[in-house]
Amino acid sequence: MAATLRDVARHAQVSLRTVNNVVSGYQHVSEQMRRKVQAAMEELDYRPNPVARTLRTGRSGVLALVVPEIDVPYFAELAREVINAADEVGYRVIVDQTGHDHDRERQLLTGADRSLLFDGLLFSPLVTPSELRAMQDGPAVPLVLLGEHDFDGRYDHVAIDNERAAYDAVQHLIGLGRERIAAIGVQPQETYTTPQQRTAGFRRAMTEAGLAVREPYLRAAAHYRRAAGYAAARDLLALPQPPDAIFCYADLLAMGAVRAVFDAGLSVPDDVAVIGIDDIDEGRYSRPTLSTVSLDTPHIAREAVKRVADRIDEPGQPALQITASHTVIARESTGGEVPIIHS
Amino acid sequence: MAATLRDVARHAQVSLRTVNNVVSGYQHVSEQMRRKVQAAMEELDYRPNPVARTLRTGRSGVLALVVPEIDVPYFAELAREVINAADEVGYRVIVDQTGHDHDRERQLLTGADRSLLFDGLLFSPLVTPSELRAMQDGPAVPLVLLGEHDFDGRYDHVAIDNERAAYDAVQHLIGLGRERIAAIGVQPQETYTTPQQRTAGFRRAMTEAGLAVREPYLRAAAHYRRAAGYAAARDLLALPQPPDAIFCYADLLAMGAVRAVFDAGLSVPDDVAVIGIDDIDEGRYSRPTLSTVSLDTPHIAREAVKRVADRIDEPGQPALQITASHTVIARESTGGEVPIIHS
DNA sequence: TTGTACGCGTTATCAA
DNA sequence: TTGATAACGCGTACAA
Repeated sequence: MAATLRDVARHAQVSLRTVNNVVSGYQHVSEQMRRKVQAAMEELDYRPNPVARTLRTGRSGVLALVVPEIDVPYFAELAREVINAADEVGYRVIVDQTGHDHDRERQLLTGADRSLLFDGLLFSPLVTPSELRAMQDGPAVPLVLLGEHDFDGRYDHVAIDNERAAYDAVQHLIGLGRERIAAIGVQPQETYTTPQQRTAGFRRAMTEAGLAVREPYLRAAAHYRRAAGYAAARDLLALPQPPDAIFCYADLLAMGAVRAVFDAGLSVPDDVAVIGIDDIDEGRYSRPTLSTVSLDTPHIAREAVKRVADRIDEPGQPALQITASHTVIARESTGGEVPIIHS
Repeated sequence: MAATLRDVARHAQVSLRTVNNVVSGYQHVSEQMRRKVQAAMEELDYRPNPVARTLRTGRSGVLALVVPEIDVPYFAELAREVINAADEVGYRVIVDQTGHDHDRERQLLTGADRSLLFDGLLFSPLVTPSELRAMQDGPAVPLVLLGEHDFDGRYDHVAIDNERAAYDAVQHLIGLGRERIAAIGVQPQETYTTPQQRTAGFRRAMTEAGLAVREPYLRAAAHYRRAAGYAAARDLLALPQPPDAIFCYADLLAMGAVRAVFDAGLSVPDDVAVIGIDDIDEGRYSRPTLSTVSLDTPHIAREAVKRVADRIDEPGQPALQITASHTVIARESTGGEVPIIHS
């Protein structure tokens, strides 16, 4: 069915090598040859077989982006930016979803799953640091971690300063005069570093302001989706002394929390101010619009892609820790200015 | 670096064939041999090379899902379901994003882009029917269309009845007593079939109810994102006689439209009722919660995956047109019951 | 039951 | 500048 190099060579009455020279844009080919070969390729509708090429060269030109859940808006937006960034440097991206499956994550990292092929891995993990640390052989392919930060410097990563981001968010709430501040998204297990860092930032901001951190105000979330934010906020509001502000570790949690406040007959931000992290598009149109910590995801994506690409070309490089900037954006959910929505 | 079949054979002092028999789970291998080989594989940390395997067998076990924009929630939710459905039948999924690029779409369909490899294609297209129809050679790999419907039956597709879905949505608005009903998402060009079908359903519902379709009420949308919905609704509300209901061709448009109504100092649903299509999670938590037409995306995903898988195994089959069911869900944005949000 | 040899479609080496 | 040929790693027909 599909024409091969050999077919073209036969058809054009030249050697296989010559055809390949034309395909690969080799310099020293006579104009006459080139034309003859191109005519044959045209006629046979020749397309290089990427699998054979990959087998031979060991390069596929594909990066894998691995996220827990692709339908969580932040990950979807990240995927969009990664695809764009990769496109700029000549890579294609395949997106994979682990579904919070630690085994699946480990498989990808160790290369145990080689059903898919890629030259490098962009990994937004749930996997525990301890598991990553236990991977003494190192990852099977060049690896860049997204989001997670504190892996004793063994792997490349690009992330924001999570402790600082949380600190800044909480300070914004404190600046509003709020004192009973709760947090949603805390992870009691030590398996996740990002939530821990955010909790640390939360505690520091509270302590520095001389405010008490009440343990019942620290709520876990089974996952970072609206339903979990809703449930946690509902529980918070049912406390004898409900909070007057909630810091959510993800915008999606915040969206659920806002709805829960409303369903309890209260107002955001008058009764309860809410702030999240991620700056997803949804928060720019919701009622109220959502205050948040913005991450400059395009920048993160570009840095991460550049980093794997570099490492693919030069494997020996020492691990790099890239910290992306963040900005607190005050919108209606903390009584900020009504933003101008551009059409 | 990575061990090959041959390495394992040498190490275990057996033939290559025997190793392969063990790897592929062949029945007739003596227990002794198997153990010896497995020990060698363990020791050398052998992993089959999927590229070589694919080159040899012509099968990669990978399906490609192609969507215009992965960070549009409906596509992200679709991707999630497709990945899950594919997993159940032993396929992996790569997600690709065309970014509204018709050339890119054509490349994928015709196989001009063979930089990525997959056994089958799930395609949620923007490509014009005429372009698809012009593809006389047929697609390069088994293909299932998602969403688009009216392609003279040459290709498999699975979609809802778009005309009927629109009809049902508009009838719901009419049942509320609304009479000045607008639509957002109309595509004036004839390049997209889905919007056209929805417009047809809109017109039929209006006509059957004896209501006038006012042309200024039919608004285009450059893309199906919040910003476009916001802009279109803002323009509608600026008309001398603004609508009292808006039917949006996508939930995301509706989210933008709702915000525009609010920013105009009006209320949803009291002044303007709003309904969308897609039933994305966002609409279950927004204020107001969003009335919509729900699509049973998991079912669509399963059917589509099953269809490509079938066609991969048996290429000759006639094209199948699968119509998925839809349901109008009345929520707050059309004055429906306040839904119970389950935690 | 196990071993040998060839081919999948490229790219790369070595001569000519 | 071009031609012949080996190799990438695996799967399988055929033989033993």
